[in-house]
Amino acid sequence: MSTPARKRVTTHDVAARAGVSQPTVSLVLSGNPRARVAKDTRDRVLQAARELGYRPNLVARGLVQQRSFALGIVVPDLDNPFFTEVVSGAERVATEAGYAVLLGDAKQRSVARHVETLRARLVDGVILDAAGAASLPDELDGDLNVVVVDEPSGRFPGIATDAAGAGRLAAEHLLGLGHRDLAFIGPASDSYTFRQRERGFVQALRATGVSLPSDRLRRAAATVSGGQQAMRELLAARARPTAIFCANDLIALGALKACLATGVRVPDEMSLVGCDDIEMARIVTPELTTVMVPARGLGARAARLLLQGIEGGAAKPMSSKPLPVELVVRGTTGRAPSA
Amino acid sequence: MSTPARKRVTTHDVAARAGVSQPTVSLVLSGNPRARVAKDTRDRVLQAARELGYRPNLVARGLVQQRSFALGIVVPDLDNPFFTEVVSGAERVATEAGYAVLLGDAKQRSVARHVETLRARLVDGVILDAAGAASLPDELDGDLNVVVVDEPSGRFPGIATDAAGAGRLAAEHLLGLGHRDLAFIGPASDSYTFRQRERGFVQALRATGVSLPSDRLRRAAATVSGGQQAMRELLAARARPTAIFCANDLIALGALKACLATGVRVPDEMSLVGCDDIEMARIVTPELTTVMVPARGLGARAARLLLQGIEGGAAKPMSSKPLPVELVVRGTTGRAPSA
DNA sequence: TTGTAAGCGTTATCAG
DNA sequence: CTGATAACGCTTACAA
Repeated sequence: MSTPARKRVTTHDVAARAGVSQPTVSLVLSGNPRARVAKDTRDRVLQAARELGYRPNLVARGLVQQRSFALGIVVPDLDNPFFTEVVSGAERVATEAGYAVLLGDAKQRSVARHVETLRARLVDGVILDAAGAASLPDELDGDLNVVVVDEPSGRFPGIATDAAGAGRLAAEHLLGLGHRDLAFIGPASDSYTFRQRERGFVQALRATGVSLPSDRLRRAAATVSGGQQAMRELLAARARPTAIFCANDLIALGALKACLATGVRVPDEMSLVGCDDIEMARIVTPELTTVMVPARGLGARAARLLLQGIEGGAAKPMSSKPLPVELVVRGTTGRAPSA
Repeated sequence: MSTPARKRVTTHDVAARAGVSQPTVSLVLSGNPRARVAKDTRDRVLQAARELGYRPNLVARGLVQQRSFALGIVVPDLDNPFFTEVVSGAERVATEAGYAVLLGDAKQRSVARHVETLRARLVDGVILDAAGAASLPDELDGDLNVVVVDEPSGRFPGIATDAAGAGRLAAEHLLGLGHRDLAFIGPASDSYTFRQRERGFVQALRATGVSLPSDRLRRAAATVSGGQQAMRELLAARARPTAIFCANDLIALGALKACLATGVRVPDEMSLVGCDDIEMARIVTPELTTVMVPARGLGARAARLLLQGIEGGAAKPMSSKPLPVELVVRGTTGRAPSA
């Protein structure tokens, strides 16, 4: 019997009840700070709104303001835990700031198409990975707020990580443990991040006079099975390395799996270092030594950067300097076998 | 110099260019099948639209149609891989159907608040977990399209899994391997799914005349560390079980970790069965024996159910019968020690 | 300080 | 078959 209002209540309804005009209601309710409204009327409006259970219609607001108070985030692969962490971080700051998050996975539909529908929905900005950003037509360069995660981009502001530093940390750690027979497993992708991780690793080795023969540089998909496969090849070779840096944790976990399957003792016979520090790194036994890349922080920072570009108005957001990475020593690395 | 149109082109612009009225443009471009438009004018409109690079404004459409062609999905915890898989599945079918996905994590903001802003955005429907759905005020029962994942709900249609069956499968598997000293680790939560998994397990045991003493029923948070902790307690007891069913994979992975850390050989001394079959189950060594729950399928089915409720119009969507689960035998289970 | 008028870009309802 | 005309619910000038 107490069916209050089957139809949505609008600012008109509130206005009628409060005995004021509809725009006045809007003025009060939109929280506009510079809304100079008499305290008396404001109170009447607020009370009427409460009584009627008024809920603003963000779509209507979006139409007039030409924005939706929503951020889009399109990731290359939702199944990659690294990206789900990025999403998680971005979601947090977005919702805290009162923005909604529109999620897209580029596995099904191209980034460009995702971005197109996001624009049709008047999102205020979009978070993309570098490859996704690169695939965008340049028409919308000025038109759309874009922030790129994990790699610097000339076109858009972004928030990256110290990828070369990650490689360097891994190298220094392994060298410090006495390893000289080293290897690297990583994708052949043109991804800046992976390339830099590799380069940082190789250069740090070289700086110490340790070289990486080409057969110690294995190409593999950045997945568990990729790492597994590459590790098997490495183990089959006549001379095995004693330590390996993997371009990301998934690869390293695959490598670890291959070792354990073959009876190669980790870390006694083989040391393994991953990169990213996804949750899984702490679940395997032994726990994976890795270079922590703050994925959630990346997502959070990206969202903040975007919001700043949106709300800051004037000052265009700048790519801040790369987020620092950090070596996390766990159970897959140990001293080099005394041979 | 070829800056085409700094301002968004609207149906008006297209109309002007095509020499027709604006509503005619809408008629043509909205793809309305029952739009009876002369082929000639239709072509003119389409061409004008193409030339101007017209992009529909979904927000404007949303305002007039009182819907946004978007689905909301609010999960209790984006960091739980089970839910990210659900999200992934839902995202796929939603975008395939031309719907956007608004993502919310209930860790920061309550489900009710998430749903409130989703409604303000005129989402066409919302996917929730059972606990989230239960927390909703009943005012909007008729008002909002809700689908519940993973647990049946009296209030809303949903798509569940055969949770009791999962427990039964685990029990039968372990009994078949000759185990009689069994244990269960699971949360004390009032979650229907967890309760049913436990119940299915216990009842299947009882049916075979095997009982589960109360000290073999450990309560633990449904996380890795929860499982780890519970396993440690179980190992510390005077008489150890020979096999354990864990309410989900995270717990099982924690249990496995505790075993490996203590030098308890899996599966020789201890058999472990998880539930869900998240990716991580295949990454650890030995690989986790588990009961596969189609998380991605759950998300996909939920989205389809929602779309059906939205577009079907007439026929209210029904909760279909629980999705079947499946035992996946891997490396953490083996024959009971001959004692 | 508040009300009036206009308009955001669509779709929907009608005449013609 | 097509063109006016009117919403949709809100924000933003501008007047009063």
